[in-house]
Amino acid sequence: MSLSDAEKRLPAGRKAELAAYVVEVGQVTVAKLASHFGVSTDTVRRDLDQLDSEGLLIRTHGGAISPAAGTKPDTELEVRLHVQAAAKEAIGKLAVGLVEDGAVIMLNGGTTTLALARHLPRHRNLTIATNNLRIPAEISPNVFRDLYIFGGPVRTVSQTTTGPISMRVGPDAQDIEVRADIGFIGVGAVSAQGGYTTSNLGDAAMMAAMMQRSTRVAILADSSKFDRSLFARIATLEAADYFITNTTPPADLAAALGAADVQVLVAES
Amino acid sequence: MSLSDAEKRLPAGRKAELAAYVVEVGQVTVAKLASHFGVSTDTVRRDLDQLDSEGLLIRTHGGAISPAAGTKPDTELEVRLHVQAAAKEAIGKLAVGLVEDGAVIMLNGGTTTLALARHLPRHRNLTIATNNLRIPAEISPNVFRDLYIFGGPVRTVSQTTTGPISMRVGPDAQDIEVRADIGFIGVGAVSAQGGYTTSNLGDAAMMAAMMQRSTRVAILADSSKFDRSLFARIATLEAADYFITNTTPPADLAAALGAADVQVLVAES
DNA sequence: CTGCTTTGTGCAGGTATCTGCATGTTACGA
DNA sequence: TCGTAACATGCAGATACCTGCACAAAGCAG
Repeated sequence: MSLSDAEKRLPAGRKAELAAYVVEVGQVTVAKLASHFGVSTDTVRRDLDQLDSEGLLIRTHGGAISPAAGTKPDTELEVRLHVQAAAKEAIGKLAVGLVEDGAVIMLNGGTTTLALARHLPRHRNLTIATNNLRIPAEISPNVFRDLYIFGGPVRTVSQTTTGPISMRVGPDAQDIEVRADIGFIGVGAVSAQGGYTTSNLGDAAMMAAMMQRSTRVAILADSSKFDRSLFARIATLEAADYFITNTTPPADLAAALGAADVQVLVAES
Repeated sequence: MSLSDAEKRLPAGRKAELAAYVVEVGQVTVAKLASHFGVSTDTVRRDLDQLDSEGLLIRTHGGAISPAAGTKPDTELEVRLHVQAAAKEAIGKLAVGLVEDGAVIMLNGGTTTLALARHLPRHRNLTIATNNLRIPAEISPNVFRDLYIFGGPVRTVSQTTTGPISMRVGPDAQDIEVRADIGFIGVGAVSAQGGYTTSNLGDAAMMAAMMQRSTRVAILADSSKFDRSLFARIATLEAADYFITNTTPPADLAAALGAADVQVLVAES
């Protein structure tokens, strides 16, 4: 499988392929790379040193390993759990006050709604429906009577599904429309003109469907989401009943929310 | 399941895998690690000392334990991940050999199939469908082209859904029947008379549906599942094409599997 | 076109690391 | 208390590494 010796390769091109090869197989020896690319072990060593300094791989004795090797699946989601963590905690704590025992609630994906789910342990007999794949692992079984996941294609980075909102209860049952008493929607951005937006079209469709099927809608957004607009519009400001955040919104946004008859709840940090 | 002697391994790569292995199984002996990785006990000791100084595991007399031991409020699932962990690892490793790049695979819930998913990093362009809510968090995004979760009611203890097997791709789309090249089914028990059984009716229905929709079916069962019968029958022995386990089944079961034209694959421990 | 510089490559030497074995010491269990 | 197993240390062979140097090819100035 070694490359044709007649075919002359540029050093830079070889290095790029070399890096890709390492990432592909995870770990590889210098000798293997040397025979594979038809160069001496010394050249491979120098290439690896350079690629290591560029962070494209990790140099080790005997060869190199992929930078992803060994690192736990510390997903992008895990990282996002830690940004604005205090704000999300406060928002979640305030939001659970809207939930009564026995209620039916919908939660979309995202770290803010995950924080909300963690604040539910005092509740009982809830019926919960969500597209957030992390919630079943985080929530206590004592809290709910039933927990439903909306199936469909998975977005890995957010650990959510993007499928339609419907449920079938048996192998041959037909679709059943579902409704909730209250829907909690963590959005990507909020602005007076743009309304509620997020960066992914599938997520936006899921959120909009949840909002349509909820008697009351609470938007969750920390202060970093203010006065920004992202790719996909979920709904205009009027679609929500509550707007839960951690700091008082800027004047223009607050005025627009007030005009849209949205009740703004500010969580004290 | 000693590693292939032909495959040269890097010290750093071995150490990374070693640390992952310790975390996986919770506790392990030096001798076990030595035979598992095909190096001397001295080398294992040195690796463990180094990993201990890096805080990746805790060195003990005779072996090492996971640093996470005792720190987590172990869910029932987390506990089950550690029982027969080595056996499940071996089974998973053997099972992935049946999967080709680009294949469509179905995985049911359970810790054995989760172990299988962890052994997939070398594969590419897979299409994966599962009711196991843990898989999206555990699997590398590089492995698959598409990943689907079957929606429905959640069983908290197993972190699975029990919904029907179908997919809808748009808000108003109709159900789409899905099929897989191969289905991997981790069962609760196997016996010559009872066939494949499990303890939960919903799970059994899900498994049976997956088996019907898979061109080939592989049953995964460690030795603790032999010659037992549980509440709900999934299928008779004939329904499977492969039976993957960690020890040779007892004579009566082996005979029954042979008579049912099931190929038995035993993973070396 | 010629000559120079720069870059890449391979080779040779000495040095460092990895690994397994041997030896003596320590810790655990009966 | 004793015996076994695990540990620590030292050593030697093998492998991989680093440094310096020589040579070839490409690029550039004149």
